[in-house]
Amino acid sequence: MSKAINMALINEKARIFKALGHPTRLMFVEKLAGGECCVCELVELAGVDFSTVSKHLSILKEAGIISDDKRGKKVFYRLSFICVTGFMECIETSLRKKLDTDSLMFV
Amino acid sequence: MSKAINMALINEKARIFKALGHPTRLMFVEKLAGGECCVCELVELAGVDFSTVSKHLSILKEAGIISDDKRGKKVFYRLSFICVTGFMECIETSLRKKLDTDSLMFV
DNA sequence: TGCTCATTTGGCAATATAACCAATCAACAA
DNA sequence: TTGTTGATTGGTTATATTGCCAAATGAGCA
Repeated sequence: MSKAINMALINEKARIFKALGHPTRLMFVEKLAGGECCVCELVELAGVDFSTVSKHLSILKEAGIISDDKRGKKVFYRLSFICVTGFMECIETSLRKKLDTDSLMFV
Repeated sequence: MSKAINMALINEKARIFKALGHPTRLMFVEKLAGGECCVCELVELAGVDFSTVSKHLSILKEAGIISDDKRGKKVFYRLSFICVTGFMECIETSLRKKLDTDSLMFV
């Protein structure tokens, strides 16, 4: 493997980060880390339009972070990218350390 | 700790992901993971304008991912967010698995 | 002081993203 | 078949991002 930069790989990785780089989508990922749920639940969680939720989900799916499964009239999504969980914990720990004087503490 | 969603925390996390969600910035982070370097080196690496590089760096800095250090006429940046490295390795592993039939292999 | 070099900032145009509404689709029920 | 529910797609508008150029800044040197 040469030292040359693999742009295809970089782009793919950036796409994953970009997909996670929106509060609503990140919220979905954290919710799905606790188990699959249907689109309707996520709509309620996010408090935005059905169409908006659907578009966010397709971005996460395109990036390979979640996968879907249609059962009956409902579509269920689940987390399919394990890496996220560990990273999220690490971020959370450093953020809490850094921000515990802020308004973050009355959660 | 209640189950209520901590939006401030979510937003902050999303900002980190968003900052990493651009090929050029991700390239910088990977480069800086191997040790600090000056803006001029990153300009050469990215092949874009000095001003563009500077703006990308300030986004990473705002997100708390990198920090800077002016020495003489040059400004040096270094990775200040350790979480990234482990996550990147995890992503890389799963991406390589998934994409090894693609054009990624003649790196 | 005045001059460079390395970097940042401001401004602009092109492009991308996000959210809404309306229309469509797919599965099931009546 | 027709209607209903859950979800996706298309279209539009507002906003954000990206990257360039030009101008400004700031540290060190003559």
